[in-house]
Amino acid sequence: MFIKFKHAVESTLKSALDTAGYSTDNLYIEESAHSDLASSLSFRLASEYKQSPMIIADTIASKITIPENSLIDRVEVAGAYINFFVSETFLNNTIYEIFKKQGSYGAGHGKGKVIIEHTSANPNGPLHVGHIRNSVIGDTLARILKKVGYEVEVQYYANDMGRQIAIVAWALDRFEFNQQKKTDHAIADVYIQANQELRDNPDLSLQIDNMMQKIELGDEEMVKRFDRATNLAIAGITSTLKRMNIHHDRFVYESRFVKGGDVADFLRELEESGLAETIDGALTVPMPEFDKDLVIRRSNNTSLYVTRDLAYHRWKAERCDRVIDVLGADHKLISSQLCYVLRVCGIKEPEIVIFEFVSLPEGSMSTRAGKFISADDLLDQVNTQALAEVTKRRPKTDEDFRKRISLPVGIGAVRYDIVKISPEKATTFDWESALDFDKLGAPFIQYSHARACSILKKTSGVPDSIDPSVLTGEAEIALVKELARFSHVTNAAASNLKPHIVAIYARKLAESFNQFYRMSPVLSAPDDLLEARIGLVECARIVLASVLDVLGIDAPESM
RNA sequence: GGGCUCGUGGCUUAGCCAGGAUAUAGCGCCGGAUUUCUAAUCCGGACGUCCCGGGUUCGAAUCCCGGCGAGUCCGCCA
Repeated sequence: MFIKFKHAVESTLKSALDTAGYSTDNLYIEESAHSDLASSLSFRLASEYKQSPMIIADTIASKITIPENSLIDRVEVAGAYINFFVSETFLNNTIYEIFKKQGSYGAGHGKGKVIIEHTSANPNGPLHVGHIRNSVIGDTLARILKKVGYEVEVQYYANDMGRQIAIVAWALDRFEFNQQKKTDHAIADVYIQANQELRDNPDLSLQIDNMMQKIELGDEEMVKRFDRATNLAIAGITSTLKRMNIHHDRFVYESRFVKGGDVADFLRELEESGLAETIDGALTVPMPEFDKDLVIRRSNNTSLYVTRDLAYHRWKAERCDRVIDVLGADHKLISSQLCYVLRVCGIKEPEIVIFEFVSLPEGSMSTRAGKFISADDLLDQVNTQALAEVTKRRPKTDEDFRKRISLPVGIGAVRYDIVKISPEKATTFDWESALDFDKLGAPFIQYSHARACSILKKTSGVPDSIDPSVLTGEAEIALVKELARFSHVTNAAASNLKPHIVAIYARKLAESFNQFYRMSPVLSAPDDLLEARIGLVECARIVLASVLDVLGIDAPESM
């Protein structure tokens, strides 16, 4: 409804501008603390028309006519600002729309198919607290895009033939594989040992080179060894992701682009078109925009990560309308080189979402060096802490209840803490903050939802529709206005690919609901207000559940 | 050395792309509200050179230039 209000403000302002004889290509409409929407365009017109901005604002405002039943209630001039306020119609329509659309309230006009790739961690160990920043951002984006109407396919691009996997495969023959451990953790153990060994005896790396050659040629024995390594790691990674409500529709193994000939085709086309040339025996794409050219085939004829990635991106581009990649900041250069090649080949480029690194207080993480905190460790500890928190707050409930509630509370807390931070901010992992349940995070939002459910459970039923016009309390109106912003937020998050704005909205919505809860008693409300307030609680419940769903966070009905 | 990103109260952070009204919120700190629809709540208070210096503008946290600091990348690794 907020979007419709904005459109109404735009057209109203535009026609007033025409009537007053001004013209501009930008209406400078912004959200404001002083009104529901404000325009500061009088300032801009002032120099052009050699008039005082206050006079311009007054002139424009005097030409504004608001039709009957408009979403705009009134217009006020404050200094040079023109302030617009929502009408009762706006508030009523918001409630009607939520009742009508229920869980699909907040959908947008996204059209077409999106392939979004996220996580895609190398299968050489478990996911760590850095990888899951990728997973949470990617999964939330996928949910946002679905919410606004896109058909979304989520992919994990699994590197099953790179040098690091060769090292894992080599390590599995050389070191003992711990059968007791979760498979991805056991893979990390042998991988770390292998890297130590390779550091101590650099000559051994010839064995790795040899394996790389064989896998490129499709040597059957070698394919088996690489597959075993990859599958053990991916199985563990998948189960960690499942714990966090994260699902991939498809795992795409990079080896398929070598086996299927896509890589060879792409290389041949690049060579024949003259876009790539052989330098020192290696096929290279000149990159005048960058400091450095890009090697796409080694002098020993093997392909590189970026070569396979090019084939993968062409494959994706042929299968959807938008390609989105969620990548760590270390991929900035290589991904822009990849885009450069795709661009000169006339292939649709991916939209790339970059997130900055998560480090430990003692420095950056490294799977190879064994310096990392695994996602499983984090989830275990957070769940333990969540159980303690539920026990502290609901001591009279049975253990079954406490365990059942602590799970979504813990997972929600982890997801929210990650997604609330803007991706371009580098972060340092901190146990104390990760295990802090007193701050305003997912549990705060889940709690608001549980409160709404609790009220509804005590009523004799939710009405099919209500008369919202009796909801005139300050907190009630503020809550309805917040509910009205939902689709505006999801659409903005989708078009800017910024999931954190949904997280911030969810917190604000929960705050609005809590204020309403405090100020407007529902069950003991006078008869003329009772039904309307129950209806408003139902609307809040619907939108709180929806926004939590978009964030991939479960919404318990009691906690 | 070059590229990219970040720098906002003690700590974490929104706003920056599309410049505007008292700079957002959380943690922590101080004080208040509970015979309740679940207090994982609500209300109030203290805490700021928006890294520094120039510039553009009627107006700069936001745009431009120059510094400083942090992270990251600059492999025929992935």
